Amino acid sequence: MLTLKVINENSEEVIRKLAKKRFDAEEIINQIVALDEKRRSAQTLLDSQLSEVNALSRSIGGLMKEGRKAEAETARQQVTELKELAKTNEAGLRDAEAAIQDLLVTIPNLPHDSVPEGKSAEDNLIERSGGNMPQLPSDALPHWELAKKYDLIDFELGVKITGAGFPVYKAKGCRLQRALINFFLDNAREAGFVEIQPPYVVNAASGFGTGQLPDKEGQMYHVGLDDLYLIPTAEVPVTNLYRDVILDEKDLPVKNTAYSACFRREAGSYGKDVRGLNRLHQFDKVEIVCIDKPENSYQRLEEMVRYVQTLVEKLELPWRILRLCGGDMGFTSALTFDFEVFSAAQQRWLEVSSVSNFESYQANRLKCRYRSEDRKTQLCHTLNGSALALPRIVAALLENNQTPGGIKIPTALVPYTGFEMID
RNA sequence: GGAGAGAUGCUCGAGUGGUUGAAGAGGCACGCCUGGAAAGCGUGUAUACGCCAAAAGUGUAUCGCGGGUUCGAAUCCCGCUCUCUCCGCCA
Repeated sequence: MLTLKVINENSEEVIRKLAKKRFDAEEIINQIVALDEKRRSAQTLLDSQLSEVNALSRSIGGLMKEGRKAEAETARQQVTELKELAKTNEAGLRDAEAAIQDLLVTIPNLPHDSVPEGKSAEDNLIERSGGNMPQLPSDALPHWELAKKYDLIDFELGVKITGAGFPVYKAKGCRLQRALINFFLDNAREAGFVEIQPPYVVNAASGFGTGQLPDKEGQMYHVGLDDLYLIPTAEVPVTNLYRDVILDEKDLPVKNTAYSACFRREAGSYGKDVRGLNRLHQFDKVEIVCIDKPENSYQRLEEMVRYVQTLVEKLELPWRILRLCGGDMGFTSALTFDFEVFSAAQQRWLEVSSVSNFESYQANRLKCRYRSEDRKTQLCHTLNGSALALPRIVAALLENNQTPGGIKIPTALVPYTGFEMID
């Protein structure tokens, strides 16, 4: 969430920038500014009341010792009266704080100046692209047919034991999954990311820290008995490692990577978008997370984007990078680049990665700060990206590499799969 | 799951009602000392919010978390969470 400081000191700028995200902030910002004035005056009053209470209370001890009972009794009564006043005042203060908090969490992050105007995915800018478009025969099969033909993935079995969106991988399908996971993790390690194996369920505080709660709880699976949430991405547990932490400047940048299964309820999707591997309730992903000083975060973002690019290149997939427009960006992001690969039999671009700089928006929720050399603490910037999500990569690999003799595995992946062809 | 013990600052550790944001030790930073280092000596070393134009300063809150008793709580009471020990179960 945005800091009160930014909202108070630059309210005009905040309103102007949020318009790019198609968010009309004027009324809500004015409410917050007014509430904050109320909060501050209540705080000032409360502090002085409590200060007096403390002084009187201390004096009572002395008076009692000296046997000045009547004076002690007077002081005691004064304290009682003051505390009564302080109590109502404090209630007002807490109300104002809670109201501010409730409003703050409804305001999205400010988009970076380089974010293009636009209202939907059609307005995203193609940053750059690469790879060769495969030329498939007209009878080329979509990946769900290929998965069946070579017995790699069984969607019906998944429906039987769990439900739609929970595929069962089999034989070489499993080995391809494990190969991709290891391929991604090894590449990440070589690029300087330290691997984490996080829990797959998190508590509510973690969900709040990365922004899934309070608004998007419907998108996560909830384990009611224990009040825990299945993670929608490893971003949640990994970023929350740094919740309520003050890092030393010398610890920055933090660069972590983690493989995890990801669970998303994705209520409301249907049709061809969800066919086969295109959209699942459970899928595998390797995530990269960075935490850095504000002045370095955009350089870090560029580095992460370059890194993800090397992955799609090694996998020999046709790719493109989109700079998301204001209307298509996530709630918590300041700047997002999406990676898409072309799935040749479906004739569609599929999103396989999203790399974002959240600036201090997540860090403010997380209270993730760092101490600079002059002993000052300030909020870090957090970034993350998929590197990569498996299902759509698998879809594109199967479709683009199909031949009459089977599906050809990209050279870079063969050491991981242990086979060159799926046949 | 059952029984017991505990949770204090960067770390260890004292503290059972009255200037205790918190003794003492260690660590760390800076200074002095030294040819250099060690030792020694000195100083400093939490976070959040408020007041102040800002710094300096100052007020408030915080001794796992939340509530209560009291004029006053790290200290007493209640609830919760977590950790440790023993037992049970178990990949």
